Amino acid sequence: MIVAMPAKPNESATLRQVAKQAGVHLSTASRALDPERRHLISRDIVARVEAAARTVGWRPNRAAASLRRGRSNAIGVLIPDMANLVTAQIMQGVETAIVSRGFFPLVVSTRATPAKAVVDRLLWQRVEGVVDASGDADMARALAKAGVPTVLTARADPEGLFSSVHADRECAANLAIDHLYALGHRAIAVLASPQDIQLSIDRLNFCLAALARHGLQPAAVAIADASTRDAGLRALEPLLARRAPQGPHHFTAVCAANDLLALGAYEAARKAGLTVPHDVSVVGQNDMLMADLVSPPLTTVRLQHYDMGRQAGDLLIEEIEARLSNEGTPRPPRVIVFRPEFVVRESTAAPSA
Amino acid sequence: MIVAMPAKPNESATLRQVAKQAGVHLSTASRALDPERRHLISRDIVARVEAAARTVGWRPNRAAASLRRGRSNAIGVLIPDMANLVTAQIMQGVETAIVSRGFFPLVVSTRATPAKAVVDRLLWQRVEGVVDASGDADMARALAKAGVPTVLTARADPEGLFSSVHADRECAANLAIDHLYALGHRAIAVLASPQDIQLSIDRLNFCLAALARHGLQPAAVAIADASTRDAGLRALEPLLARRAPQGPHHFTAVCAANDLLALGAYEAARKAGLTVPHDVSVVGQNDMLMADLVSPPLTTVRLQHYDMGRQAGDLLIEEIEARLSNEGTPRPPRVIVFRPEFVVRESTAAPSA
DNA sequence: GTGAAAGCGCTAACAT
DNA sequence: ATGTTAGCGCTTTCAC
Repeated sequence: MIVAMPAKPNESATLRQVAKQAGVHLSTASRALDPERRHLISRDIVARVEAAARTVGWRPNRAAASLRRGRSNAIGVLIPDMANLVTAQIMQGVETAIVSRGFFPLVVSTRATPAKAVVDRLLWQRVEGVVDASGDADMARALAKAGVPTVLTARADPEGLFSSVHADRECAANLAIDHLYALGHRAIAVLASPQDIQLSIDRLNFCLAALARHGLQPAAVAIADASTRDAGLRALEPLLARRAPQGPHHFTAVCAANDLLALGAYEAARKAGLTVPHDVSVVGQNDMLMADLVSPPLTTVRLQHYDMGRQAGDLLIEEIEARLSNEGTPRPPRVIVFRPEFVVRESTAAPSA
Repeated sequence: MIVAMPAKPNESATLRQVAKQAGVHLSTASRALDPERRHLISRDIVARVEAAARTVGWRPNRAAASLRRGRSNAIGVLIPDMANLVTAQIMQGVETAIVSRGFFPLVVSTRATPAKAVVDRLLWQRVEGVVDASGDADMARALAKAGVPTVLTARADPEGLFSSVHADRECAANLAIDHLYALGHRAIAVLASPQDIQLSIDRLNFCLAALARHGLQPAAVAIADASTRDAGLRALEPLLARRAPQGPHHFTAVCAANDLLALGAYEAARKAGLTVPHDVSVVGQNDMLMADLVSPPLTTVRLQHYDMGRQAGDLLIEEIEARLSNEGTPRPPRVIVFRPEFVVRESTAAPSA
């Protein structure tokens, strides 16, 4: 029995060779090998073609198929950087959603690259859609201008042009503040993230609103210049310094805009000789990876980043497919809102004095 | 003046349209637009073509170029999962290295997918090479069988077929043990990661060897069943339970195979009513993201994951290019070893009793 | 320095 | 149920 082996194991055989080996026409081979069109071909020919494909070592060639069908099957996934604990989860959710539907993620980190360059790269790759978790408003604008189907998630709010999936920010703020209030805290400091993206602005405003619902003013508001532990530390330190008991700036709890800032609050407290939660309670937001591993384990608002990523992926693919069928009619953007959960751990307690 | 606008902003113009607009031949336009061959074309024609490209809204089509040139410019990057703090850094390093050289990363998470399926996906994408940080030996084998240029990094050791970049594991172990020894510890427990990958086996053995150099036996060896905090906790708990002072299993320090396990040791200590580092010192390995943010900040061996990723990317591209020039002669795999640093934080101290 | 022509590997009308 | 044919958009000889 003669078995044809691929010349170079590296360079895959073409459909033409498969067809020759199987003794059928090129296009018959193409159909037999495509699960979507296999049914058009008789059982035994399919088997023959499959065997032939195996012996010559055939692998489909994406570039050729993409070119011919005008579809890349690529989805751009935009994240600020690869080493971000919250977008990592989103990314993973998106991957899960799209891979099962035959698409694949093209992950691009945006922090170090101007929006225009990122979008150019995506267009050159002919991505069929984008999940944007970059939080960058420029990016959203550039994407809109390019006309790529896009779903924003978790970190940015467009001008209403795109679908988006995000957490209920008002609810998140209420969860945190209500928890502190219920514990008996009345003097609460707010540690906000840089007010350069909508997410951060919303978090601060809803936090203030939640305080107001209880008839409270914030004991202090600090705005960090980055979402890092150090920035949180720097922002909170001066406030802690002038925290004279019963003074106007005294506070017994800190409501931080995200978990990294909350860790900054830990550090600031430690430096001021205070312990968490005995002297000061701290609540974060995100429930990022590791939030349960710090000490004390962080009480925080859990946002379902993985699920939001999945949902964003699903929604995006729906939109891509909708576009392919009803060409003319652009469908209105959809907004999906996730309800956050509250996770009580050990960084909060009743005020001590 | 007449300006041609793209029909659909979405579907990019083709070179043919650019050529028509510029009044030159298709192939002239192709040359004028390619930085590598621009010099073959006269100054003014280049300008004219570029202007035309801009007005018709032309974008190169990767699929077409790939098909024609037989090169995808894609590099597969294999990681166990997206939400892994150490491979995130490697991934970022790889991205930096390859994007500047005209390649782009195709990140695939391997934990949930059998090796064969992953490799199939990479071959169907016609990746030109792979950086494998999956740590999966099956993966390395499948890659070898497929004949894809591959560089292994940080997490796996092949049968010597591939180039690899990794940390000096012996040095890493010595750093950790020597530090504990210098502090005065003589009763040291070893908390190992699951012995299913070479990395873990090496870490354990070098750790034992380092102890032996000081004439020491480990006070105890615990092997966790995963590299997570919980697994570390579970593995260490029974040891801590029978840690009678002066008993045969007494120990004053734990040398953990990685930072997550070290956090498990924290938790085990806490549960046993011991404090770190007063009652028991803990040293980790990796210096993962957040290792400085836990409490107490973790003393650990820093591995340059970002730099290793960069190096792996560089090396891979070198190999790809070498293959393209000297077709026949396969070049021997190279091994690049990074020297770890030791980072002293607050989880280690002299033994108290 | 520029044009002509031939395909890369595949899919999808349109035959039969 | 299978074969024919015509490209997808680009790069690259080879001519001139």
